[in-house]
Amino acid sequence: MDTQSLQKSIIFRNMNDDEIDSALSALHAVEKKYKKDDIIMSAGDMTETMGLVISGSVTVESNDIWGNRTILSHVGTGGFFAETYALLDDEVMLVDVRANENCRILFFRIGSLSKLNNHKDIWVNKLIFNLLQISAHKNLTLSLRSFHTAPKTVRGRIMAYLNSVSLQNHSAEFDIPFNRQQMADYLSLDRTALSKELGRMRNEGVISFRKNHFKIIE
Amino acid sequence: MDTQSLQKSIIFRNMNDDEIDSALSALHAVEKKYKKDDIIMSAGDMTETMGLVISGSVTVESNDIWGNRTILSHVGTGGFFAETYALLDDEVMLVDVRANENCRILFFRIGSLSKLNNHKDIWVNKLIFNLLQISAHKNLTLSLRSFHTAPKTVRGRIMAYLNSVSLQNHSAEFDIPFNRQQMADYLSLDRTALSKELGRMRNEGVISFRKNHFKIIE
DNA sequence: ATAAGTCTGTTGTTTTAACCACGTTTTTAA
DNA sequence: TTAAAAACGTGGTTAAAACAACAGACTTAT
Repeated sequence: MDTQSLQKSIIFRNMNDDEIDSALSALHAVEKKYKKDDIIMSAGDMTETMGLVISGSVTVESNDIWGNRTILSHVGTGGFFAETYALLDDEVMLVDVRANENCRILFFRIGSLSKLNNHKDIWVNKLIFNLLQISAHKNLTLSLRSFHTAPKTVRGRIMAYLNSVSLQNHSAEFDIPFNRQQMADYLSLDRTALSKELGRMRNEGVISFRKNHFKIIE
Repeated sequence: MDTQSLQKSIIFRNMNDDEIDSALSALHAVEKKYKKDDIIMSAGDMTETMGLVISGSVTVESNDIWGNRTILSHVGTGGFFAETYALLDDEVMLVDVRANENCRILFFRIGSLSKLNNHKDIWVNKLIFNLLQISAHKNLTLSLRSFHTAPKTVRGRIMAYLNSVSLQNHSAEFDIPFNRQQMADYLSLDRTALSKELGRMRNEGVISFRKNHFKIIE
């Protein structure tokens, strides 16, 4: 991955080429490729590295022993994952990270950041500030899911979610990054119950959709 | 609030008295008092300040127009709130912060941190690093609630939650920071359904409890 | 082009949680 | 100390979601 495009990533925001180079080597940046449905990190792991999605996308999910999946978030190209666990020592991952499609990931070893951090190297300070932005944004993402799953009815959750995506896209017509099963797993719903309600909403003229493309009517 | 006890707070970890003083004045630290059930911050607000709970506790919650409440987290003494919204410009709060009991709050204006942050002042760099820890921990807290609310059954949620608290306390016997209604609002359940299931579990000998004191049996 | 596999929607059944009403206990304040 | 208010639990009813089984549409690879 070239410095050119890395400079655009939030994690290196406000850093010059030299600083980025320092960071890349100090953080042992490595790129890896994954195929759709590969598990990138597993619950139970302890990780010192965080991931940046260079191409493709991943999902962060929890899978219990009965095969129930809960999708906590979808991380698209340019997004980050596992930064929380990498930053905090001794925290065991509670989630799996799965390749949602073929993807390339750039890993950074930020677990040792507290050792690097003597508060003198400017690039370290800049990096930490950027990580803070990333972490804060991740907070919003996690809160958002709580809002999407807060309503007790199937329709309430669908509306909360679609409305939210619509606002983000500044449009009543948009794609969602999930298929039906994933959408159900994100909203903590049964897939068939979700399909049923979506059908009802279409009949009532509230929404229209085809696959993962949705339109909110009126 | 004296520097003595502030030094123990995570937000000033690894900072000496002078640095803490610089921080306190640069961040316009102010203490305020609230009575039980006072609204400290409201959904829709934009805030530049974050809060540190000096005494008492607060809840972070979402209240919809139909009067449904969802409790996202309980913040005890020594804990922080609103740091995410204070850090990120232009983000409107989606939640209310409410005094769970009479409490004292120390506010820090961290919204202007990016302006202060020239990467030269050591105290700023230390502070940012500490904020990163706080933010990462908040991430864990938010994820945790997703695990507690992931099960579709009342019992599943109760178990997920109690189990989690039990692990944190390293004991099968513990207090929870919620009354029944709050516990229901945290787990996204109807209060009476929660009471019913708790009763059933007590009959089955799985747990025992009295008010907010619980014990997991076996 | 075809076959296998995946994804989505439909119908019907069963389970379960929300909702409502009320009684009891506990807490608070006068 | 007592009255009022708040918190908690219980039973019954109803509405809704989970679950199961299946059919059709779409996708993928050969």
